[in-house]
Amino acid sequence: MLKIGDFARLSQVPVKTLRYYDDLGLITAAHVDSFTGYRYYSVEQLPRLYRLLALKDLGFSLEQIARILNEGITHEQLRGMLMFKRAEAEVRLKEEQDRMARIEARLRNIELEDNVPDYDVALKTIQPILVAACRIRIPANDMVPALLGRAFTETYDHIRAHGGKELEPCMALWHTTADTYTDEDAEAVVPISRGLPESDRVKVYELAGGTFASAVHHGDFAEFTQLHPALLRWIEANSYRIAGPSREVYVQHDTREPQNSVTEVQYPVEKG
Amino acid sequence: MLKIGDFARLSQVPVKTLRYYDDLGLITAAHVDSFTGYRYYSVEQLPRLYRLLALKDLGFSLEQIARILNEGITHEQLRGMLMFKRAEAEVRLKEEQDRMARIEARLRNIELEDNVPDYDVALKTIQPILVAACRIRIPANDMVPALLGRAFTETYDHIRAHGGKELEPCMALWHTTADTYTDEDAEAVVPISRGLPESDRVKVYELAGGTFASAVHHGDFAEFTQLHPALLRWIEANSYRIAGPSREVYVQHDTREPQNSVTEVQYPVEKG
DNA sequence: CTTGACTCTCCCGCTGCGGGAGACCGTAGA
DNA sequence: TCTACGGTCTCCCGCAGCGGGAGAGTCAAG
Repeated sequence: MLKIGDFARLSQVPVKTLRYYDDLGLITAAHVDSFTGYRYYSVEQLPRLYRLLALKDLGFSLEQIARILNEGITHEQLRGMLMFKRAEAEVRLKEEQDRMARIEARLRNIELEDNVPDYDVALKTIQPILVAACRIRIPANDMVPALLGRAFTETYDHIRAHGGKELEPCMALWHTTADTYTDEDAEAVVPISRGLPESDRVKVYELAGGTFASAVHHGDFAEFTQLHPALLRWIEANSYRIAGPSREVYVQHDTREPQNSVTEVQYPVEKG
Repeated sequence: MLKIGDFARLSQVPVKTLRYYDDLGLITAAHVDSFTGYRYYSVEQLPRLYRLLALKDLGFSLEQIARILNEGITHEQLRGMLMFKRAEAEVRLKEEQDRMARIEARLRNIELEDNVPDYDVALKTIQPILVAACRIRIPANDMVPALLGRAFTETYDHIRAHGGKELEPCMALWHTTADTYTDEDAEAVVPISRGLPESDRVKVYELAGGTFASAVHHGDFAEFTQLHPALLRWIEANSYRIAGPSREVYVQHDTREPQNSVTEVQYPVEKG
């Protein structure tokens, strides 16, 4: 019979841990002095303890180990649990690899450019919403504000003319890529609460949801175009694929105080 | 100004989490109504929140993020922290890979042999100890008990003859591999508390410590030889290398009750 | 008999929240 | 104007697997 300290030295498991396992009923002391409360272990309990450690090493929780050790598990069940654990380990492995890739990307990013406007990209899932939208062609880049503004006005007018109600926030969809500066294909989109009749210019449909890579800019409106390259780099670095038109969400926009405007750019992405 | 629920919907971060970040001073609500206690957020706080999420994704703890966000960190410092994080991620990555390998090995083990005596192998570090030891040659396998027994007797006699004191437990070192059955090279080793003179047959030295793969057998002494192949398979499967003679530690050994004997087999190993 | 090393049982703390209780608060419909 | 109902507030507990420490009792050697 060994005192807990001896058993701890023998097994290389801390005393605290042995007591914890005893409390959980994993490795119950072979004998407990009913007067002093001292735990006494037998060397014959070593195999069980090592089995516990081996299972812990494989990634099982103490609760699962308790079931395996106490309710003598069959061979086939153990195989099933191991395969499940393998799947879990694969997921964690992939997570770690992705994290590594993100860190690497960030480090490369820092080394490439000394100035770090460095927008932070988040992955988010967005629900589908009902919208009214007006799609337009913009021949030259300097006409974007005027033409897009007119498209929004047109859409808002249409909504009100049919007794609809617009929701916040409005957004622009870009069907041409960010490096297109002539003949751009854009869409002024306004979320609405319920269905409306369409017109020749203003369409009503459900804007698809899904997974989006998103980044937010706060401050002068003109600068936020840097968001697009930042997002594209992130998508590239994290091996996603662009799965549709990008969105510029005008979370807060006040033409009189442009330094307070907040814009979110979203790219729909798929793994791959 | 947004109520916490609106800000939560906008950012896709749960309300509970936002409150938690507020408590920690990570994302303090832009305004708190001093009467109702309601938190009001501004959309301009979105970039900070996304920066937080990005840093969390990279593996930083909230405490570290607090330092990065609040005490505006320099470019160079961030680079250092990222490289540190990369090192940490590499370690975790390797751990996961090792765990995967262990699970795979275990699964293969199960498929190979239907009977699962299945000893559980643990990695432990062992401290160097002072020993008295008698090394012998054993011509044939069936002479092991007799010759090894005589070597132990010789060693114990030597210790007592010089007024020394033996410690528990004694062990045998095997300088020939486990699949050697003729002309085996073994050593009866007894730990002692302090130095002794040597003799022609009994040597006194410090037995090296290090990392050992260890497994324990409880029960009939004859069966425990299965431990060796089990350990060798484990060492192979986990890509370790044997770094010296194996040890059989007689943790508990009673010739009158062999079913109660407990034996631990240890192989010194190195990574690689 | 005394010391010093062990051992016992609480209880708190860690991380990053989630769940729930009980009490306000705010707004839209009858 | 009253009344729902949903949003928000502040606690407090729980999680997994122990580690640290307090305060009290035990054991073995000198």
